[in-house]
Amino acid sequence: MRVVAVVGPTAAGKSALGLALAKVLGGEVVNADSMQLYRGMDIGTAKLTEAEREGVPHHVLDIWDVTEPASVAQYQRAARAAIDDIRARGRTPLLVGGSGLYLRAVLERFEFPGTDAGLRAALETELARVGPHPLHERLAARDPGAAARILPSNGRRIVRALEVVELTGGPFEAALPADPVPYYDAVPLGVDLDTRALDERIAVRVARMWRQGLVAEVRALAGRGLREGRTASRALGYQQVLRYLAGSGTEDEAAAQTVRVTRRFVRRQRSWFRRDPRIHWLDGDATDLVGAALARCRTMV
RNA sequence: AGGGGUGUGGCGCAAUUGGUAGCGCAGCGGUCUCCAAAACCGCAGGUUGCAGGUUCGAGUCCUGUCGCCCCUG
Repeated sequence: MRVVAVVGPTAAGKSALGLALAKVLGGEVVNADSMQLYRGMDIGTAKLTEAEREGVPHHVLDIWDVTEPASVAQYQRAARAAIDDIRARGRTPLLVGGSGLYLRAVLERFEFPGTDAGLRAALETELARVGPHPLHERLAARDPGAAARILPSNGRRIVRALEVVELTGGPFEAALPADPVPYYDAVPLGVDLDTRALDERIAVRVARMWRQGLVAEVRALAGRGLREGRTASRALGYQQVLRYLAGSGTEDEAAAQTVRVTRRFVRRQRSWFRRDPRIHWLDGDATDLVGAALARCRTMV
């Protein structure tokens, strides 16, 4: 069974298509959305409810507490385990989500060199104290290749590269490969809409999130440590509501901000997917979207 | 009606004693091997309300005019 991947920007209709395909193909969904990995982050991540899943099993959802920092490596293991299990049972895995790095980590041969909490903390403390440039110079001395690829202003990536260099003793070779080596035999389907329509859909979706109680959800999660969660606290919508709850700005401003940052996020998602020529793009507004997707799945077989 | 203030890119604002008009937000594009809904980088956009005048040179000074704001009556 090939893996069918449903990718694309937020709000284009990936979840619905993934669900529909799962029903027709006799498949199960594996999540590829970095924020749906968090327990309790439901409304703001547009996670399908139990009822909305219509009996189709969904995997790799709700695996982290909001206080835990995200780990792509951990996600990679969980997603691959789920996919392997689905295939072993003779069913079709549908990898659905919009997190570019996460998708590639599963579908391609990606090996993450590991991490060390103590070392990482030390480097981050140093970054906060001296800024990115001195660290970049150090990286240049130890691993010129990596330093050349990472801008001197990007503290976060410099820290990661230094961590890997110190941990492995070797260079920070890991980089997005020019010719990706597939890990699974996959059918990558992209769903998108024209920008105008998608922007409108985002506004509608954010308004709905507010009606459904996003503010209450965030408040509850704040009580469980959301503010301290490195990754979760930055999720679109959550970040804005947290700021509002902290007394900065009005609720309406938080909602408007959420719409804006989500639109901006869409642009970045597209820049990630756009350069992958293997993705077969489908119009999310097409009347027979599912049919078109199925046709593509069949021609690929 | 009189007095005062203000008018700068879509929005909010800056521009030493007059000297090539900048910034934030929004917009557009890009990078990407464990914080990735993150982090970082780049681009575009203004004949400074309008018309005159002074000056080598005016967003900055003067006159007029239009719009908006405040105060007084």
